[in-house]
Amino acid sequence: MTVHSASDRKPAGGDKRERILDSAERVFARHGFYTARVAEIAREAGVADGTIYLYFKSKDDLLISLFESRMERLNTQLQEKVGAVDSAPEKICVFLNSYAALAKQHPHVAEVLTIELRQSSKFMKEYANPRFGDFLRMLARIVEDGQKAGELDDGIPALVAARALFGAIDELVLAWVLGGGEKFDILRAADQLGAMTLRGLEKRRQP
Amino acid sequence: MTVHSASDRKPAGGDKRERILDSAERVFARHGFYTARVAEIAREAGVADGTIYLYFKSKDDLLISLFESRMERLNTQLQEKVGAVDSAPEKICVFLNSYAALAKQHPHVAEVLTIELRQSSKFMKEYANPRFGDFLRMLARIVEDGQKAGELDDGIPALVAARALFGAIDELVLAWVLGGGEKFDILRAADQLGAMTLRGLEKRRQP
Amino acid sequence: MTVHSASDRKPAGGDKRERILDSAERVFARHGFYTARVAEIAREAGVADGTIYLYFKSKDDLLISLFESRMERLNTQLQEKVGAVDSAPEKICVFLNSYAALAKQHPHVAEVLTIELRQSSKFMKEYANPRFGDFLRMLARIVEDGQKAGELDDGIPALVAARALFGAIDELVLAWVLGGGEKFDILRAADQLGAMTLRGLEKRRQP
Amino acid sequence: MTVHSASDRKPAGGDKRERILDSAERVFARHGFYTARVAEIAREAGVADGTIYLYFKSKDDLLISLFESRMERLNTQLQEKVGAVDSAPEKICVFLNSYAALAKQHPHVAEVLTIELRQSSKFMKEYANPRFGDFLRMLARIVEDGQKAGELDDGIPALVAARALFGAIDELVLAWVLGGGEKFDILRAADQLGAMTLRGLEKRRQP
DNA sequence: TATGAATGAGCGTTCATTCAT
DNA sequence: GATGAATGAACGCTCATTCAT
Repeated sequence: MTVHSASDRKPAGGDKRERILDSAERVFARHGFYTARVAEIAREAGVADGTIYLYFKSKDDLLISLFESRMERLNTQLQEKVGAVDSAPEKICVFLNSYAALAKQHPHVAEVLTIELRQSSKFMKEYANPRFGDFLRMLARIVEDGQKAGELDDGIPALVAARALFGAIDELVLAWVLGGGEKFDILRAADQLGAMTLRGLEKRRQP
Repeated sequence: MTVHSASDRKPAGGDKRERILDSAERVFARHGFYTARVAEIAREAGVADGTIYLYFKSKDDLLISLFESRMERLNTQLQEKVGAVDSAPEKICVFLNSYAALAKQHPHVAEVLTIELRQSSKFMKEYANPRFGDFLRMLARIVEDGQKAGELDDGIPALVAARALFGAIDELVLAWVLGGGEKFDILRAADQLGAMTLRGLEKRRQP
Repeated sequence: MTVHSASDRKPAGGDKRERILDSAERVFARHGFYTARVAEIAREAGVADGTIYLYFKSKDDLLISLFESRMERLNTQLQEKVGAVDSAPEKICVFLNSYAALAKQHPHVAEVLTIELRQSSKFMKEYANPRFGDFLRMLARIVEDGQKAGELDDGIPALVAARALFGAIDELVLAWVLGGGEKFDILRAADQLGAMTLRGLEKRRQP
Repeated sequence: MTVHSASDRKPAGGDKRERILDSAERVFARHGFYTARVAEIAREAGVADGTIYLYFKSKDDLLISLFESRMERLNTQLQEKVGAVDSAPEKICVFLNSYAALAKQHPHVAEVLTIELRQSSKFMKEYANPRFGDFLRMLARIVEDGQKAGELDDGIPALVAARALFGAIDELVLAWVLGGGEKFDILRAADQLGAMTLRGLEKRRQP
């Protein structure tokens, strides 16, 4: 432990908000948004029902805030990993692998993001979901830069490639999560997806 | 009374069941499963609320039945299209393109399958979803056969490739549906995905 | 029992609405609008909680509907009584006496109308309360006609006199109701109010 | 520091109690008792929510205390005005006029007293409301003394006349307050009510 | 005294499901 | 079979009140 800083004085407030988010993460992963009970989130967070409404406007807002929080963390971590390598192909592999690794590390987050994100039209249509936009643009940017640098084929629009890549890795993560993490090795699958995507599934003719 | 054929046995009934499924398709697409009201489905189907329970055990059962019905149709149509070409690479392209074409033709179905299928753990965990298994196995079989025939690279397990491919095309369809079908051409995107998957995103160094 | 008429077939619908209104009348009188529980109204009406919402949009709507219903009946009955006499002074006496008599007959109604009508700004400000307007205009019309006919002094605007008269008799009814009907004779008080209003409280100096 | 008088003992406290009452007066007038939020009263008083409970036992107690405070002031002021004239008829006119004038001066008070006083049975039945009793007795005493002095007709019990008079002027004030003070002149109306009450609404037949 | 974050009991309302007709 | 009025369990949210600081 380090010396206590001023920010230790009122950890309660920030702490409580985090505890509620953590609890919501688990409960939404367990039951899904609609089936989840606010009372259960409160109980697991160790706060009263009403306390949740001191930090979040509504159950909807709680889910949205959870998205924002986790996507922000995800984006930061991916950005970091991806920034450590140079070529576009490498970046793509690192991206896929890191996404899988983070999902493996936080299976509840993966479950919520993967399932609830698509969830109801309510969130997909009425809520802009800016962090997911950032996420997709980050991936599209990698592809676009690689195309401009001549590293990647430009026969496919960067955003389409990014969407498809996300869909592919996300589906793998979903299958892994729903299988309880025991059906296959998600990290290896991510590598295999990277290889397939970059070098192609079709066997090259020519010896 | 005239001679009754098998399909004549429950003409009114069968008709009503279909009308309810059609209505559910639209309403689930419009509102999402949890936000959808059984009464609205009944109204649009032109039947009384209670009538729905003569054909389906519950709202859950209605969604499941809708899945079964639409996935069955989807599988049949894909099977047909895919059976018309010979090589694995061709089959994959046809598969992707047909999936996109069917989604374009039935956007409500696409919306329901894409969003609600992943929906709540309720359905992903408690309901086996056999038709979706058939769907995935069909795609995995194509890959597997191609690998055995030496047409496709076998560096990736067939089921992993199938999952990834499904995730990719499904995500493209989702983006297309949520964009109101106006953001891009889903058929072209499916072709681009096919090319990328088969030949690889990475630019080939010297032939 | 009489022979069943056609209207006996579905007495349930209209019957139920009336039963809910009757129950609301008692419960609102007993607890006041805000303290009254919808569940208690349902219980006393012999229906399920949800049934109330088949006939009324909300608890607010239930109170408003109760106002409309009872004021309408009140207006009709007053109109009838007042129409039976000719001169304005007589009409005023009959009006006051009938109002008191009806309150005596339906003390719950009197309590609700007298207390809850003024209740919260919610109803006095946001809800126009057209029947109460009718009520007041009926009384004002009596005064106005009497003034035009030279029967009544026109030193006071008819609407002001009507408001004051209503306030006076209503306050007497309120005191009577809150006293459990045992503190004094409300019918006699109504007569005394009539006499005072018409002939004046001030003792006439010798003619 | 200056010499402390008795009222200096709890200057902050007393000040805060008054500020809370003033705020409650406005907020209750604005929203009605039940719809009013304790937090809003605290905010407008410039104190913390909890502080209110240092001065008042509950929200109910706050309303009761407000009644007591305002009725006490009202009674004192009316007493003063009424004491300045001699005859019963004059006292009655002054009473009505002063009541109207005070309502005009403090419309929030008028609104709270007029509406909330009748409010819920909770207050009319469980709370004796001694100050209102004083108020009524003051008016009844005027009438009674006038009757004994031969100035007023004794065909109506003093308390009934007092109730009716209060109801009349109170209703006029209510109408005036709810009309935003713009529909008519409440002072003139009070005078007209005084004249009508004393000399009678009925036109005298020939002298 | 004063604060205001935290509490948790309480309730209006919804809606999937039932069943008498 | 078909209806749709009726049911009642369930839950998100509010807000008066408390109490550790």
